[in-house]
Amino acid sequence: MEIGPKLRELRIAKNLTQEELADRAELSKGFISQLERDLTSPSIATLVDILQCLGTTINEFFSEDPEEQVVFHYEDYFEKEDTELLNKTEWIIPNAQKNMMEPIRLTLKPGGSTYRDVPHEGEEFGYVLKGTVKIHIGKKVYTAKKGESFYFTPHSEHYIEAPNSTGATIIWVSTPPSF
DNA sequence: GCATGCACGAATTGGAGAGC
DNA sequence: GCTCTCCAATTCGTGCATGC
Repeated sequence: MEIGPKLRELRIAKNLTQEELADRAELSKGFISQLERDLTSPSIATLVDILQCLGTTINEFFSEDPEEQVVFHYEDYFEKEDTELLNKTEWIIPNAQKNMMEPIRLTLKPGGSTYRDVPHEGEEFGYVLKGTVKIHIGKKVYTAKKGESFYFTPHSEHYIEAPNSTGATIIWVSTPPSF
């Protein structure tokens, strides 16, 4: 990556000469000149000093400022249907495993269920959009119907099922173990 | 495995000089 | 005179070999 032109741009924006910047960063003016022409590369410590003098941080300096996707559309979704367990999982935020939250829309056919998840770190939250679900956490069973929500820490084996009479659709948000 | 010494390259300095 | 570039010299960091 060429940092020289970017450094020069920042220095000029601050109305500083190479000598003034060198004084502030406790470096030589010759070295600043070489840096701006990409004839040499600074150590991390030196770059941090220079950027401090230019009123910025190393994070901002190297940030490419990518456009963050905020709104996700149906075509962004990834879905998987399990004909054995009678459920359909839609990852409504793609690649969310790397985020702090992993939201999915889960549709359970009558008598359908999720797979039995082993205990893990993190937290689980759900909101029932349609129907009724039974939440199995260890040996306990909780019921939540349309408009209700549930929240638990998955320290025991857990899964969700829909009664034989009705199916259900829920929004399910879990946090990965690393969080 | 750890400490020491050595060699080498990269980082940095600071004076000299060129261009405007 | 100010700003910038060039370049030789110095300092620093790292990898490698050697000995304990």
